[in-house]
Amino acid sequence: MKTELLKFSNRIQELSSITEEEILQNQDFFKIQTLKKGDHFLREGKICTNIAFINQGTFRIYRLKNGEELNTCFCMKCDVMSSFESFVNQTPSQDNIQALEDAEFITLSHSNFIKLVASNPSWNSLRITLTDHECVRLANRANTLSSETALEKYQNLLVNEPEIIQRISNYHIASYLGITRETLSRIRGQIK
Amino acid sequence: MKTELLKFSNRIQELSSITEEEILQNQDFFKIQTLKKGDHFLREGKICTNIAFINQGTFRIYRLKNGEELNTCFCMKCDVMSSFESFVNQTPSQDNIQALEDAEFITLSHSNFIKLVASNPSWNSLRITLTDHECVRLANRANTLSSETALEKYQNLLVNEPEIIQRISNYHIASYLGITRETLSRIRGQIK
DNA sequence: TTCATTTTGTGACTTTTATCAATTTTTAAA
DNA sequence: TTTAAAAATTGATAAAAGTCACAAAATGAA
Repeated sequence: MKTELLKFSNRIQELSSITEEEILQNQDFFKIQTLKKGDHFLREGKICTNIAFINQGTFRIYRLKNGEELNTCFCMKCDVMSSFESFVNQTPSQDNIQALEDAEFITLSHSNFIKLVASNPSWNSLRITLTDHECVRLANRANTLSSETALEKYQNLLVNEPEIIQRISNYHIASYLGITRETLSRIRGQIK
Repeated sequence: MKTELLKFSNRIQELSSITEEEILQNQDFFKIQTLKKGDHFLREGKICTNIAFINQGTFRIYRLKNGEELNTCFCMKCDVMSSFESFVNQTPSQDNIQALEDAEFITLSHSNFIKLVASNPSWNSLRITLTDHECVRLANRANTLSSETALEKYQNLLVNEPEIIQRISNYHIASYLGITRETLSRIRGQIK
């Protein structure tokens, strides 16, 4: 348990001024969890009661539209993962979150998260930093989706999120880019 | 000055537990400003040093891509407006912000904003609420842009942001939806 | 009101991307 | 290693949206 906690505390320390000691002091708040490839961390309609700090593995966040799965985000090693709106407001989520590889992560419940944020300025500032990052990520995503061609979107992904290209199948990348798998395949052929 | 401050304090009170007294106590932090239609609140390359609380008027936030103006957001009466990333990180902005009508708004500088957030839990919670709202707005925008047809995007705008349809010209709405003006015009014809 | 500017609308045509239907390649489980 | 399932590729065709050119309508300043 301690090694896993310390692993994730490295990441926390990059994002905030929270110390290893502060994490170990609140050890009971954190749970280490694992999921097998294909398992779900969250299903739509459920409230996202936990936020996860990923030690190992990748996830996709997707929602259904007309029976089709649309990927909206990929989360991997070192990312902090939740269904944002559902976690923050504790309302039912429209997101599904599924492990694409066997995964290990630390969870923190919403109520314990609130306690830490309220009692500890470092956790308050982490809470703010995480949300700021999410805003910037989403603004970039919206700009990409609103104005770029399929080719541009893929080329930008290559430059800006190469880990996604490396670890995620094109099958899942296509819907993340808002294009079909066939179009993505043709674009990839055209690039080489 | 006082009436304008109280006008904007109504909105602040909807979003947070900040009281009228707290605002009047920090009166020196706030400035009332006006802009004429067509004037810019922010130009790209500049740091967004102020956040604005809009009492009157509408604005568009846009960026240039290949010489073309792309609208990313419209702000109106009661909205809290900034170039998010630039304001938060005090880095040069890619956004331009222009008044589409004569406007009146209250500004708060970044340094004073930081002071208020650090010294007052209500301002801290307002800061968090504003950012949470921005995340939700951007997530919706990204989902719309990634998966909807031009018709669906316009119909959703009608339902979800009717104030935009009412107050903003189709000229500016088109690029906000990531479609051409001609396509928007044809869609509108087809709906009636 | 008049006149110039901006915005909206329309038609003809082009380009991009989606769709449908195979087929091949890759992956992973038995 | 074999084999079934999943993912990627390819071609033919259709649909959606973009582009270009111009006309009509609306707006706003003189």
